[in-house]
Amino acid sequence: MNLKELAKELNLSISSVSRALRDSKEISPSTKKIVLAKAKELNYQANPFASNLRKQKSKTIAVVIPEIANNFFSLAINGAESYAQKKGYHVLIYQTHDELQQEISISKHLQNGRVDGILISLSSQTAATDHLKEIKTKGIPLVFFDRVAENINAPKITTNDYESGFKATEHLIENGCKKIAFLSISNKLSIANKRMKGYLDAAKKHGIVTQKKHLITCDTDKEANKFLIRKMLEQTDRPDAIFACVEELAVSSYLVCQELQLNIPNDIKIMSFSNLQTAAILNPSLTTITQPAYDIGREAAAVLFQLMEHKGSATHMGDVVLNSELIVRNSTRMVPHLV
Amino acid sequence: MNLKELAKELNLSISSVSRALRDSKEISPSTKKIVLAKAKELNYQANPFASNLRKQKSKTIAVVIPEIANNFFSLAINGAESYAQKKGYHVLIYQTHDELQQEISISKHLQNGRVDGILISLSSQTAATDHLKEIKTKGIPLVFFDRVAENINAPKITTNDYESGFKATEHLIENGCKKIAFLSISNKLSIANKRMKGYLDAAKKHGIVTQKKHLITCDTDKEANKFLIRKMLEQTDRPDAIFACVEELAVSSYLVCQELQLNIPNDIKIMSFSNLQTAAILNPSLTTITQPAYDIGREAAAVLFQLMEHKGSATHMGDVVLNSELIVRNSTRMVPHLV
DNA sequence: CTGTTAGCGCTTTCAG
DNA sequence: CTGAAAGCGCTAACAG
Repeated sequence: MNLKELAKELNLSISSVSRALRDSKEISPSTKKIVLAKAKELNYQANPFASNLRKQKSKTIAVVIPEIANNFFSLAINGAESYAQKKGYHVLIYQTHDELQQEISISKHLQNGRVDGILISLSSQTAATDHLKEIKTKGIPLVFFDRVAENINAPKITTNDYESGFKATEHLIENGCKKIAFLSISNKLSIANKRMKGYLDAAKKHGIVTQKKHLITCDTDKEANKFLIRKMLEQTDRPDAIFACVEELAVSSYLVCQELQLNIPNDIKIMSFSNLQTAAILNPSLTTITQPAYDIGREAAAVLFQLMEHKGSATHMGDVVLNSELIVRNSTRMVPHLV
Repeated sequence: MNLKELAKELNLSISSVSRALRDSKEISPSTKKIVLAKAKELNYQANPFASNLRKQKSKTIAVVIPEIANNFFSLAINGAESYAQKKGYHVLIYQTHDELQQEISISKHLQNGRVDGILISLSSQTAATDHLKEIKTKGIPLVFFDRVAENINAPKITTNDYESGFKATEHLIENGCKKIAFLSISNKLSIANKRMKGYLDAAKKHGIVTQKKHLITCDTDKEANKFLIRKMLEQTDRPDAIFACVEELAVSSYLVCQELQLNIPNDIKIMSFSNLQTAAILNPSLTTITQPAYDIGREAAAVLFQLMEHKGSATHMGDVVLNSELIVRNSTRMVPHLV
């Protein structure tokens, strides 16, 4: 069932039918009604590729993320998808699995007009960003969220990573911690570096000396990470707290602590950036910094749509920084307060 | 940059260039090499819509799920996306938010050829399935996973829900539970009903009388669910165990138990279908039935690709049933054993 | 208000 | 082995 057949059924020209369906004001209300009725009756659906081809628009955006099975990213996609769906847009998902090569390959494949815009959160390996510049050069609207490329002039939706890292570290210090280890996911990602900077500055402010050996840069191999964490915890002057840059590293830390029969939070405290509200609920001793993941995804989509609508105009879209929450829990109460 | 310009650069006809790029055997190796080189040099990328239009294929699949920010579904999508990406396919994501109307609307929108195949897990409201039959009628390959429509003749990828429900209930009984409540998500979904059947049969086998008031059908409103659970737990003969059909209901149960100051697992045990391995790790007293979510997604994609490849052939694709794991944890050890 | 027509960029007969 | 040409289904400029 295509326009031609539909037009024949209606004894109208193809273009009139097309216009009627697109609710053009050049068409009389009466014929519009007839056309719409017939279209519904025959269950007509426009071929999206024909119209995409003709209009050079796809009503589709891509979301490129390291991993979908991750509480932060799945919440962010939820926000972005919900927003896009409301706008009548389609959402393509691509996972890089934290591999730069995948990210590059996906970036290349998205340059052919398949999507009208791209939402991206970088892989932890990403240092060079030529593939992202290419996208910008091609004029495809691009918005970063969370794991952003600082050297690229595109909107970035992030949370207050430095401040959160600072406050979280202070929280640990105020609770008596003197030797706080920091687990990073990458020395390339700005979020990781900002969080670490916050940690370092808070330590310095409180006259605490941070030791090199308590500063670990992990990667995506969970076993390797656990090995590094275990090695650190087995030393004689082990840290009295671990501050994990991302949830997954907190989990690895928990596992190692269990293995080593360390009591949490008596022997050692664990603080983490985490969206794992469920786990936090199940284990009230878990204090977390929780990012507004859904809002980040939603906001990123909103900014992307602005960009797509104003494409060509010189308007510079501003960056957006949302606030994380430091959620302090204990067995009896839960005290959320803004960082 | 399109074929026409590329052809001009090469002093070749459009069709020859097209053929060369598609590695047709009608083209001499030498010209192929030249064409490929030039294409790479000029960074040529075929317009996907033009070729989709021409070939009536999109190299795209849709994944329709209730909610992306859900441990089970995000893992399943991971499996499906990874498989599709390896096959060079694109993945569109649609969330129904457990609303039938959304599911219907999405189903309609997917009938226009935008995708070559659909992977779907039903909303908890879905009873009537005309919208899904329509998809089948249109000849679009369709595969169900987890939340399947039993009355539709399409491949279904599920886990052994009845057996898991049975074994899990037996496990509770063997651990001394005598009044086990069951929380369902829907009386429409076959997974929920099968799990409940397993629960009922296990109770019967062990001579345990299941009370109506301990059998709650919840919905998607978390607060309403908590209200129902609280009401049940406040009664004098409260259950000594809760068997939650899905993770989210287990979380709600935990929260209510916390409010009521009930000790888990001494006052009451909680058993749940859950993929929240992290939570389980953090709280070792949590015993779960864990579905192989990644594998389900992957397998669903694999079956869908078979269907798409053999489209038109009469081959009937079989259903696949994977096994869940009953993971019993306590503070010192973790004993996984197959259900 | 409606119809005719020229493509969007690609693939694929059909001719050479 | 290569080229010319038709057309996938739609939209939009142009003509009435």
